[in-house]
Parts: sequence; C-alpha cells; structure tokens
Amino acid sequence: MTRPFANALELLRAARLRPTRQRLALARLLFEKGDRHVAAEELHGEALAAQVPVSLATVYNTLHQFVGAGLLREVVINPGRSYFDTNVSDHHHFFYEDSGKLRDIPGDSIAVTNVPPPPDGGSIRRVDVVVRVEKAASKARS
Amino acid sequence: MTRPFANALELLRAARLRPTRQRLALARLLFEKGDRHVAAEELHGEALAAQVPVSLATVYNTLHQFVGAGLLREVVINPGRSYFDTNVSDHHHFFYEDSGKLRDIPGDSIAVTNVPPPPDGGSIRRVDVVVRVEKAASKARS
DNA sequence: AAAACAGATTATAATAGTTCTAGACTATTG
DNA sequence: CAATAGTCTAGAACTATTATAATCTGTTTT
Repeated sequence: MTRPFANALELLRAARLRPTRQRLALARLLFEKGDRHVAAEELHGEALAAQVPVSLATVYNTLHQFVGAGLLREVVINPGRSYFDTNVSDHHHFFYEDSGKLRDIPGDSIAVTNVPPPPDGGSIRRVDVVVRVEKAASKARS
Repeated sequence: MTRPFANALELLRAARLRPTRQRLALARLLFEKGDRHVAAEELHGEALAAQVPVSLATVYNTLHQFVGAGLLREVVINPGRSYFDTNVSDHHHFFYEDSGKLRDIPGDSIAVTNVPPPPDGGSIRRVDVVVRVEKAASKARS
C-alpha cells in the first residue's frame, strides 16, 4: 500500500499482460480501494474522472482480461449488467434489491452442504450463493 | 393433466389475468411440459411453431406478469439473458457452462447454513444457489 | 537508439436482449 | 350489442456489450 504503482505493475506482470498506461490506471482504480464490485461503465467513469484517457471498449477488454487472469471475478445478478468483483477468494454475496448494491459474505461464514453430483456429468467449478435482501424493517430478534 | 386447457384457465383466473388467446397458449406451453427453464425468445419461437400468433413484446409482458403472480421465477445467470423457471418451489440450480443449460436441484437436497443477517438491514427474501458445472471428466472418487 | 513487430487502444458501428409507444383489437360488463 | 378497460402488436428505442479496422505504443531486434 506504500508503493501502489509497483503493485499494479507486478499484478500485470504476473498476469502476463503488457503494463500499458490504461491497464495500469485501471488496475490501480480497481485494486487500491479494497474489495469492490464495479460495473464497466462505472469504472470507465472513474477513469475519466481521474484524468485517465481510456475508451469504454478498453475498459471491457481489460476487465475480461483480468477475469481471465484470475484477478477479477464476474458476478451476474441483474439481467443486462455485469459486476466485476475484486475479491476472488471463496465467498458469496448479499444483493440489496432496492439499491442494486452487492456486499461480500465471507466464504467461511456460510456453509453449503450436501450438493449432489451434477447429474449430466462434468465437475463443479464453483458454487455461488446470492442472498437477496429486500428493504423492510429488519425485524431482528423476533 | 387430462384437461390442460382448463388448467391454464384456472391458473390465469387465480392470477387475476384475463384469459386471452395469447396468455392461454403461453401458459400451456410453459406449464404442460413439467419443469422448464425458458428464455423469452425461445418461448416465442415455440409459440410461433405451435401456430400461435404472438408478438415478442407480448411474450415479455406475459412472462413478467407470470413472475409477478408467482407462477414463474426469473433466474439470472448469464449476462444478457434471463431464464424463466416454471418451478417456483424452493430449489436451486446446476448451471452447465458449456451448454448454458440449467437443471433443478431440489431445495431439500442442499443445505445453506449460517447465513449471517444482512449488515445493512432489510430482510432475506430468498437464497439462490448456483452450482457451476464445467465440462470435464467428472473424476469422482479421486 | 532506430526500425520492425506484436499487441493494445480507439472511435465507431454492430449486435443482442429487452422495454417502450401509440394505435388497433378483444374480452368483459351492463 | 355498445361501452370500456384491458391487451396485443409492429416497430422504434434503449442498454449493455462486442466487433471492426485504423492508429498508436511497448517491446524486441538490429
């Protein structure tokens, strides 16, 4: 956290992606603010606001390259919009239906058990849990 | 299952939707073949193939009305395409990444435990589990 | 360090899925 | 059977995303 530029550079090197101006800037926007869930247009807006000249097409390209390199995870919850999650460790999500926001649930706080083997063959690559939350008095201890 | 038309009619009545030609036909296509996962365009194609004149706009309207009435459930897994699930009981899904197909997992065969309360308030409306399956020798007992 | 090359970036066009619109149609009601 | 409230339709519009083809930039070679 003391040498952010170096971190982004290492990240790209490890992913075997050329450290271009745009990729470095996007990497910094993505990974220097802790865990985030961003949509492509959102990130594009942030980049422009940060005086980084980058096209939307490049933002998409870069996000997909990062996903391919295991630096990001794509989260699909809403039809018509993908979110990219900077947390690639095993975890799940709360989805707030009214605001459209996501929030991580640590992987070890939820347990999914008794998943049967896929009936049509193949192997399990990942188990995604989405907890849909609706606005309502939380009504905790009933 | 002996009087399909009557079933579709009852369904629409219960949902307080006028039993129009189009809605009846779509209801029959959806609910007379057991549990299914259909996309809008798919259903539209089936309707046309079955000589039911219906526009794509009406298919979308109807699907959403059915979701609103609790007859269908919308499942979002792929960016850019929604599936509508005729099984509205508590259950989860296998998603076959290569074919894009969905398959139900009975709700009682999976257990999700220790879900923490939503940190930002609100109440849990539903917990969706998607088991992503990739094509590969299942390689069971390792 | 210049030249050459591979790869990246860009603006723009194209695409896919979905939603909107305004007018025509139809099931219900009196 | 006329009125009306709700439904259907073709087509346009919209949103997010992907493709294209030309230009540019980082790296490698000389």
